[in-house]
Amino acid sequence: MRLTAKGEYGVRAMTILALDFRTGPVPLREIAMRENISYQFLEQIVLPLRRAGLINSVRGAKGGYALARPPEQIKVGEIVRVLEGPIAPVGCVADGNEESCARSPACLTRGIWEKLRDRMEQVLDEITLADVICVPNIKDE
Amino acid sequence: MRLTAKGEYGVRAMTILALDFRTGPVPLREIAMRENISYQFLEQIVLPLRRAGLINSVRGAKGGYALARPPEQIKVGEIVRVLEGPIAPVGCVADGNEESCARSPACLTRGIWEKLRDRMEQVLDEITLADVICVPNIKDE
DNA sequence: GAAAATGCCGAGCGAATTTATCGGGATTAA
DNA sequence: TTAATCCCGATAAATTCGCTCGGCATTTTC
Repeated sequence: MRLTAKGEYGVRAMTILALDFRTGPVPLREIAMRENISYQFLEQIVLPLRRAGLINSVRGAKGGYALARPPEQIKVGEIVRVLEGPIAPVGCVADGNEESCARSPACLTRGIWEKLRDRMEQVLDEITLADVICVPNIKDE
Repeated sequence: MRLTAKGEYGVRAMTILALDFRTGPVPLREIAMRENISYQFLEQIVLPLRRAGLINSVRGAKGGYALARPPEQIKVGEIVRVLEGPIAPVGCVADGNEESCARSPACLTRGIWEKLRDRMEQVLDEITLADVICVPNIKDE
């Protein structure tokens, strides 16, 4: 039930971009330094985020990356979905449910995973990058 | 953010044992057939469940496995923890937090993962095997 | 116009993890 | 005694993960 490093690093990188949202594009090298992440690995993470329209890039010297929308309008769930695929504890209840199993009509356990999936999505979609950089202690409930 | 097959199969196997709770021990071969799971793989799954005290075994002919406690007293969360380790989206907020990172005091993202972890545990610990076999349509909220 | 700083991107790769399979032993009912 | 079952360590195949490499494209700076 773990995120991969890709998802974790991605959220951390996006948090940096949220912090520096007003100060122009941030070069990847700098994010890698500040978050202690391999630069080349970070390249791979940032690519799908850009393609998904969550960030914009500026090429050339003085270039870098910046959030495509203000931090209040980017949910953590969006970032995670781009980097990890649909949020779901088992494949058969994933969003684009290609692999819906033949068992599903009679499957007693399906309900568990649907419920868990819904709660996971709920949490990740109610937290925006603004929440992450703003209120460090959002205590549960 | 997926369970491994081990966790998924384990919950399914335990569901079978819950259904047959009153009819004596169920042999592994039968569970494997009914759930279409590799018998030898299932052996590996059932071993830790027994060691954790969730099920009991009866050896020899007419033997098999049975829940160690009635279905109402076994939470899905317990099964998942035995087979998948602590329920947590990232290692640094896992229960036995060996790998607490040096970043943690200043870590802006930690709150996200703690909140997500708590919700995940909440869901899985509020569903018992009795719920799973009894009310097929527990609709969320 | 050259050089430096950046982003863009496909390919590959070693290690770990996952998902089994194998081969045998121990125990018990029929 | 035989068949059914659990017990269990070892290993193998497949997949995923977490990078690394190498090179090209674009833009600013000197």
